[in-house]
Amino acid sequence: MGRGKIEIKRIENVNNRVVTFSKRRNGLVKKAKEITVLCDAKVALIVFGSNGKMTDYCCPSMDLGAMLDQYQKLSGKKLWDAKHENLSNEIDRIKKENDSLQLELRHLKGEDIQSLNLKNLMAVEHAVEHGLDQMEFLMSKRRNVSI
Amino acid sequence: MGRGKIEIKRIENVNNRVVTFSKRRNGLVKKAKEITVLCDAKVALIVFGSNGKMTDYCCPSMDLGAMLDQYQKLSGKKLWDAKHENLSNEIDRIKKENDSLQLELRHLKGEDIQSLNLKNLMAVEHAVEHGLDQMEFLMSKRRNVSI
DNA sequence: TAAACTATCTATAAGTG
DNA sequence: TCACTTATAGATAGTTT
Repeated sequence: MGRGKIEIKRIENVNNRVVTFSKRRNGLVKKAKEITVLCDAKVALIVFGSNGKMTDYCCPSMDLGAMLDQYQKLSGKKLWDAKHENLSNEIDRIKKENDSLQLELRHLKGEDIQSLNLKNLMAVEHAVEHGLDQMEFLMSKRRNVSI
Repeated sequence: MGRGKIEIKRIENVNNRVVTFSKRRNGLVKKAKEITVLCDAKVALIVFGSNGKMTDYCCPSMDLGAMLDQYQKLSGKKLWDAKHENLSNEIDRIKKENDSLQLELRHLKGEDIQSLNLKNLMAVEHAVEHGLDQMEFLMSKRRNVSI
């Protein structure tokens, strides 16, 4: 679209490439805005130039986050859902660990022990008795020091 | 660009709007591809028509996820980072709860009790003694049943 | 309903200051 | 390097099949 036809392949001359990028990027954003208005479309556009600079456009009727949520739903592709899933799984894992710690704690305090069989009950009892010994020992040691 | 000039405002005739959408969407994607090749640019484009259908284009050199990571870095806008932060915070919270449960558990077992002051030590001892009573009671009850 | 056509408009490649 | 110009390629609005 200009004084001469060009092939669609990388423009080797850096200057031309940068100039063309700037022009075409503006054109692209303009087109994106136009289709948004003309056709009631939702458009999100992100462009990075080889200089690293970014340009973006998002239709006013929907923010980029919402667009991407929709994108994930319609395309089935995961963007952040995968990352979220990992974190959620970790939360589940820790919560379970937490629950089992809480239960063990209750057992040591003599709560909810009806569900324990004899073997487990004796193990808990043993742990507690051992703990008690440690406490008695520590307290007697402290008494001796303070005398 | 056509038989007549048009104003850039919503096309009221549904049929024209849909046809124009289809044409311009194709044009937009074509332009996106062209600038990608010509200028070494990275482009991501998502378009939703009013019919709900989606079209997307992403340059071959970078996937959409990477583009969006970069977008977040350069723009400072949060897309999923905010959600991640919430989940991460919850993980931290649960982990701390977990740690304190673990510590309490060790205390009840007579471990790490040097750090306890007398008051806390006695509280732990009391809890354990009470627990032990419960266990003894349960075991004697079970013995009576089995006789 | 949709695909092709084509006259016209728009974008832009190359040129200029 | 920039902004501006201009000739031309490309996009597309309205029409036809």
